[in-house]
Amino acid sequence: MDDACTVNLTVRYLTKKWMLLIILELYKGSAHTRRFSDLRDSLDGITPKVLSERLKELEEEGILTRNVDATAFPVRAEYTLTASGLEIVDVIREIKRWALKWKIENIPCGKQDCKVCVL
Amino acid sequence: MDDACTVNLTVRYLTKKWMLLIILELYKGSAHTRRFSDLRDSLDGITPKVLSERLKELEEEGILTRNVDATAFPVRAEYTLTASGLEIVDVIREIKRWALKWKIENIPCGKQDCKVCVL
DNA sequence: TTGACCGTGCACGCATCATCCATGGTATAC
DNA sequence: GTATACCATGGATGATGCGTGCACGGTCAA
Repeated sequence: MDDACTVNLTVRYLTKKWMLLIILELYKGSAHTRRFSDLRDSLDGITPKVLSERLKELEEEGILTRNVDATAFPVRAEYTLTASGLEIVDVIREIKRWALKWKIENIPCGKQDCKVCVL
Repeated sequence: MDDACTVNLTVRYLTKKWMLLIILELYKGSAHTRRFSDLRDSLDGITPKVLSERLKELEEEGILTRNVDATAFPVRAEYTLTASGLEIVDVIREIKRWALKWKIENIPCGKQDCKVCVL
């Protein structure tokens, strides 16, 4: 295993805590866009600090773009999945497919990560 | 996001450090089987302690089976992917496909995680 | 004026992981 | 027979990642 190989590196940051769940939340937003506080409220248990860090890392990797509307009331920061970010959802879909097949205790709950969710 | 949902839980342990890379190494072994010291040597940077912990977690999740040959010289512990474990490789394949498409600096290196690898 | 919301970033404490070492049993080297 | 190396595992101690709590500056509503 070569530390410089792209897939190895990709696994290392894509599997950082909250990464995939953040991408999934962005995917669920209209136009694949969500605001900071919206993400914070949707991802139960995430802290603003880590969310801020992760969004910055994802922007640096070209997985999302950050748009700040400074003219607005409280400043709005909006995050949108790029074309490459959209395709990471395929990875999450594969995880869901696996979980539904092998984790039979799964039940539909009407939320993002269940049988009836958008994936 | 419901903490009890299977996909959510699945993401949380599948994205723990070393998890996917361990599964990939097992997949590469003949009969999808590898010994402890073999895994330790292949996964550059992993510590024996964490490897031992991860293998235990993966066994508890039914992703691999553990076979100990106590009659052998130094005791051999062999780990083999189960049917469900084999299908997790599809997730890794999806990550590789994404990386090859969007991370153009990737180069073939003849090792597991490059264009010419087994995935 | 007061308070609430927004997105960030700091200081601090805990949980996870790395580093180093120890174990018991058996093979080979000398 | 003594020494040394390998094997898989687990404990003790540091380093790093992440959670907790708090504060900021700016603008709105009450």
